[in-house]
Amino acid sequence: MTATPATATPSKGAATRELILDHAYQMARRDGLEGLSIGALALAVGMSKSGVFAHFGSREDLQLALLDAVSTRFVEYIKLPALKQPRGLKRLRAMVDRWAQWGHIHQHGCVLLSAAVEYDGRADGPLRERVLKQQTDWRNELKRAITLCIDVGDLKKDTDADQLAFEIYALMLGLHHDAGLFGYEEANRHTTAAINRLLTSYQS
Amino acid sequence: MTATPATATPSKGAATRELILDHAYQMARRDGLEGLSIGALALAVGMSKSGVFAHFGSREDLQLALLDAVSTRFVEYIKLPALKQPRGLKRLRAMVDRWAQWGHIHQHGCVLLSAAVEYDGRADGPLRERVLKQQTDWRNELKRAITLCIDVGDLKKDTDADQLAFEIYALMLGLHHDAGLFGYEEANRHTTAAINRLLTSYQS
DNA sequence: AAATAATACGAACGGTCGTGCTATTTTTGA
DNA sequence: TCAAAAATAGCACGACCGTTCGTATTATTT
Repeated sequence: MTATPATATPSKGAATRELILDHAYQMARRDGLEGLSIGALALAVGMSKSGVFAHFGSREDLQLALLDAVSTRFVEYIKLPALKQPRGLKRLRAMVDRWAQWGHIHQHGCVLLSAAVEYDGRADGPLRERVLKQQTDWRNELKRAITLCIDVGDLKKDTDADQLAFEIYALMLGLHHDAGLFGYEEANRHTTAAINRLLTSYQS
Repeated sequence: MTATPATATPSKGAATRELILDHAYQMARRDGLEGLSIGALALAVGMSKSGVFAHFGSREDLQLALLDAVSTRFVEYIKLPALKQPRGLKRLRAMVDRWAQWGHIHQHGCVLLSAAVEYDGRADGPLRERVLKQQTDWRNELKRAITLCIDVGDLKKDTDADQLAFEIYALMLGLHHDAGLFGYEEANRHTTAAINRLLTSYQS
């Protein structure tokens, strides 16, 4: 789940740690980070509760590790293909397209969005802080892609990157919401239409 | 929490039931519907666990009751003022304005949105069904207000009510998301700007 | 092959969970 | 005022929670 140096042979421990995180990801998609329990996770992985526990030291550290692992995957899933596109609108659209796919491929909810909702109103703590950082970082990625569009001349000079990033993000939230409740097909149609209208309106 | 006939004196039981639901609402705002526990709730209300339990018969029924109570409040909070506006754009804007306030007044998360995320990827069950119904109903309310705009002539004849309803809803999700993580002020600025641009673009 | 470290297990702890039961208290209607 | 009814408390249960600890097993290094 996390990226490991390809040079060194991953130790046994690191391998099972990834295995555990893989199963944890499956579970957290359905029950959220707060619904993740070590006992159920151990059962799914096929090892003892204490064995799983020993890999992380605490439930909270397990949740943080999972959060990081998913975030890394998420960013790579979207950024790598996007970077192959020329900077500007093409790249931004690639990002949005992959982003829209992410929730679909990893059907039944995105852990990162669930986490954002789970901790957005919570008291300060390591988990909320981590979520906040991830969301901030990702928003900045989005803004950077938008700024490039402006620099390249694909979007109007007076485009408000913050505002556009917010709107794109909101549409992704809408996609996730509707896909989870009403079905992906219609949700994706609406989202695509909205994105098109949005980008066109900012086009130079 | 729920509306009670003002004529009949509410029985003691009904009164404490509301009291319980009030406290349950406060708790669910922070921990979600799945984080709601009868023990903690009883402690907050100041009565015994079994005393609280007896009012609902099961945890699930408590969750359903809370869901209904919040939904009723939500719809009333928004619809009643909106209905005082003339049908058309004024009414639609009133709805959106109040909607944006809802998450702010009831700071730290909206139970209905949390529930939507909690159950959008879950297996079928009474809770998911209830959430689905509520979300469907509310979306229809929104569509109806949009359709009235078209009929009255405030919006273009070829306006896609489904599409516009989706986009407005998405912006409200964005508002909730950003307000919870980054602060209400900026989130509301972005939302208002987006709504204005959106409605203007559909205006006839 | 021996020594050492890493890894996993099993049992147990104190708590909390939701949920039944049975009393006891409180409210209600005649 | 008194009995019926409703509401609440008390207690116990089995299950699961995260966590700790000692021990056995397996990898890795010397």
